Amino acid sequence: MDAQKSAEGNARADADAAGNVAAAGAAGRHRRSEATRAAILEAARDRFAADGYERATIRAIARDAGIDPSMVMRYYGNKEGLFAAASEIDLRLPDLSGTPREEAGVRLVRHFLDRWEGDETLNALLRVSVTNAVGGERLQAVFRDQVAPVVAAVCPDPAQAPTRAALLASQVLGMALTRYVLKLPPAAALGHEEIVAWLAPSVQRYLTAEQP
Amino acid sequence: MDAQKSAEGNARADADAAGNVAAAGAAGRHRRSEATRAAILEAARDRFAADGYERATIRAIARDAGIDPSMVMRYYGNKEGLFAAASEIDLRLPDLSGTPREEAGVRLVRHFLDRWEGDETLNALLRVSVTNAVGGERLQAVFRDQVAPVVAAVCPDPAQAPTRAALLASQVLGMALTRYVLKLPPAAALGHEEIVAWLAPSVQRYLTAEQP
DNA sequence: CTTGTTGGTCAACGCTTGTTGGCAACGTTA
DNA sequence: TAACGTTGCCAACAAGCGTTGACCAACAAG
Repeated sequence: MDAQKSAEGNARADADAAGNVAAAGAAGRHRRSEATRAAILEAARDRFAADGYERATIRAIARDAGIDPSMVMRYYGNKEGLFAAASEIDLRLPDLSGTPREEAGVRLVRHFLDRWEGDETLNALLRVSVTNAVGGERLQAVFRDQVAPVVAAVCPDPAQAPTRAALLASQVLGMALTRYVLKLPPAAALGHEEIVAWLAPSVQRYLTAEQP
Repeated sequence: MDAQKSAEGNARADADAAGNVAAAGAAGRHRRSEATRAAILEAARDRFAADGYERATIRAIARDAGIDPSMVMRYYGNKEGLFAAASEIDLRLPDLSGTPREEAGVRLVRHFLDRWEGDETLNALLRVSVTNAVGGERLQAVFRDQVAPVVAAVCPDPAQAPTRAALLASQVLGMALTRYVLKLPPAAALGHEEIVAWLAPSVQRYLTAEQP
């Protein structure tokens, strides 16, 4: 019974994340709950991003969403299911195969900055990943499935893509950590283009330089 | 009463951290508890490093140390006091003023690597800092009080030291995050000297390059 | 031998957490 | 109108948490 309920919750959440907008009108049934589901997801992302996994309680998330905690359970099964639904991410990385190889660093750093500040999901995933195994695996999957392929297109030997993607991760996640999570004052004070100017050459080297 | 007890616990812990070895023999009283205190601190560091602040429970730490949870309270006042005692850190950064400026990057990256793998305290502080405010402030203080002064000695304009130290932090903490916390396979597989070869040029530039 | 201090255990407290099941209101369908 | 699935709230559960205070054994001081 538990598994069934949980599975149903996840399945619906997955459908939402996949951009299932038509479903509301397509099926002849009442789908009035879509707004509630979205409110829960948004509140969950904010809380996970601000507090991490353990301190982001279902009660607090429900309060933010303006509904009862039991609704969260009905829609997402359990806390892990909620996090799984709230942390689905598409980095929307640009295709770099059509642009000059030397611009890869600048474009990627700028893209990561924009992405990070326009979507609480990334912060949530980063904060949670540090203390929660499921989050860690998901973040790992992001770099394996989304970042590494893009890196493979610009680096000398595609076989080195995972390693170079990890080096990219170390610098990009490190800046996200110091700036958005730890909020070191000097890191938080930097402007976008300052960060790009400092970090891009490093990233560029991690992607395209010959093995040192 | 709480404050008094807590203060006492911290005071003793501080004395320990300052390397108070002579006290055991100097004072004529029995200081049989020093071993227990040390066992608690070691267990606490391991647990904080492995689980983060919330999931590292006092009960689990006490179990690891082989004593009763209430002992932790008596010696360190409360959980925050325990963490404060367990996360005191001296990076023991080398003095770079006597060495060639171009070696700063290599020496610092190598030093951070050695330090991180030889002491669970650093991992504990990093993991905790992501979800705990006190931890975050302490990590911030480390870079302000220990890293920035060393950076000031090698960078062109000492006024830029905080910013350059933050850039250094973004790369060094980023590597620690991907390698020791998230354990991205490609990052965990790198050898010491490989990491030095990749990261040192970046760090070197953050420290000594003209503003980009 | 008594007395006081120290190192330590034990059982319990109040609180918060994730999670569950019952029940009421509403809109749809027949 | 009657039946029904959906949406939602409420009250409660068991478990785990940090924390507390009473109590006990060992040992040094008088």
